Amino acid sequence: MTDLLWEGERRSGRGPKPALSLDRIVQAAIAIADAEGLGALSMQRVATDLGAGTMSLYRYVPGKEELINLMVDRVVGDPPTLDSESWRTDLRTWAHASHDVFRRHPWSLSAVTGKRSLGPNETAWAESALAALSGTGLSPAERLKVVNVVNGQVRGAAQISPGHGPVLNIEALSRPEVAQRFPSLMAVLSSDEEFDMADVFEFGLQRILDGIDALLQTRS
Amino acid sequence: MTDLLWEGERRSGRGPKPALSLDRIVQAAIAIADAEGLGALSMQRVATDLGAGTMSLYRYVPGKEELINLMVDRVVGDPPTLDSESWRTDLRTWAHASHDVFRRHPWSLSAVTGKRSLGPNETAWAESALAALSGTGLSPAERLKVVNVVNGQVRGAAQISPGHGPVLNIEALSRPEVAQRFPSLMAVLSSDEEFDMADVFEFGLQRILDGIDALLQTRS
DNA sequence: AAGTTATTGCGTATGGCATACCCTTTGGCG
DNA sequence: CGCCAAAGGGTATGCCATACGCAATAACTT
Repeated sequence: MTDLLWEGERRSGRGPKPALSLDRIVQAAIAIADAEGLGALSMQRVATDLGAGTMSLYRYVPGKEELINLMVDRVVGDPPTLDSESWRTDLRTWAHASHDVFRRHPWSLSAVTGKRSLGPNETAWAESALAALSGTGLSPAERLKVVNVVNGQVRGAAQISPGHGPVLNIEALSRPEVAQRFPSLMAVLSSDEEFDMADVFEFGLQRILDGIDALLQTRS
Repeated sequence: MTDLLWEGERRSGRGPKPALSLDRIVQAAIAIADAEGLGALSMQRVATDLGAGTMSLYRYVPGKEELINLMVDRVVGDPPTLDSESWRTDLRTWAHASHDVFRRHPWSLSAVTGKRSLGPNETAWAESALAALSGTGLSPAERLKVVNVVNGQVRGAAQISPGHGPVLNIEALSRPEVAQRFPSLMAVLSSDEEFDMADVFEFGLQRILDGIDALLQTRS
């Protein structure tokens, strides 16, 4: 039944000594995805990197989908410790820590979109963000919604990070008859203002925290 | 040259009458993705549905990746008209319209994550959101950052929509020794409060708009 | 000590996939 | 009326996930 994610590897002593381990497989898979992206991840590739036959992997992992879930939960790791006594500081720490994960492992963003099962580490992250809001007087459902806004910002910022997100078609935009249809956009592009990606994230995060704060103010 | 997205179909009169068209192909592909998800989308499948040979598609589209870009830009369509005189109302309208697209075509969320090229429609959406902020006194870079926060919320909410996002492992969470590690989460799950998904989106959106408003207040 | 059996590694086979190549057919233009 | 650009699409290649089965292994049983 159930879940390698939650149960971990369980093998009873009978039979030959296993040459691999779930851990080694997951780690090798992560190394591939880190270096060459999810597109380069195949069972054959993982097996080759481990010096094993492709089908041997299936003695440890039921399939690729489950492997990716394991990779995500591994890469996500433990949530940061939040002990600042201030929900705002805690939530900010949480958001930055989560953002860091996506920056270090850009493939995880794609791995995390779509239907899938949450692992223990990811569940622990949810727990820690919710716990940070326990002193705020927000209702349980509100706390969840707050966590979701913050989480949206984390992923939103990760999604547009340079080299891993959408790019404007500069060639088309450089033709005047095209450019003229997007005046506000051109204004942004031609503004001299320096554009720091890290700041995109922090700016949005602060707006969100301000918005949450405003809600709390109306209640106190 | 380059981009079908921006140039559209161009074929010169010579040769046999084309049996298909870029439009019909994109539409058929969207129908498949809508009905069965991106996973069911293959060139062979699209061709079969159109009663054509697989390779014929390549007379119209350079490859699958470009096809998906075309699907996205088609599905995204024109941005809503924003004429309320209030940036807040406009941004809310924009956000809901965008959210609707993802609700109607859940596959588009995955299609939109990762490196890719923006089409004219998507660019027009960016333009329209930026234009809505023109009267606010925000700097060009700030306007872009604001749009990004809102966009993050749209996608964040779409990402957790039921049936298309992460699901908690209820089985694991129902074991006491596991549940006890996630007290705040359990509090949310066991709260009787009704939980409306549409409200997750609207709640977060309002917090964000409040936060933007707060910034504007400090400047006026 | 010998047999039993669960378990492992993994070769092979299957069926799907994107797409390169190339041949045949078509029909507007010269 | 013939030329040739462009369309249809069959075939081939090489990758992929994964089902199945077999031989080797080693703990447990007797």
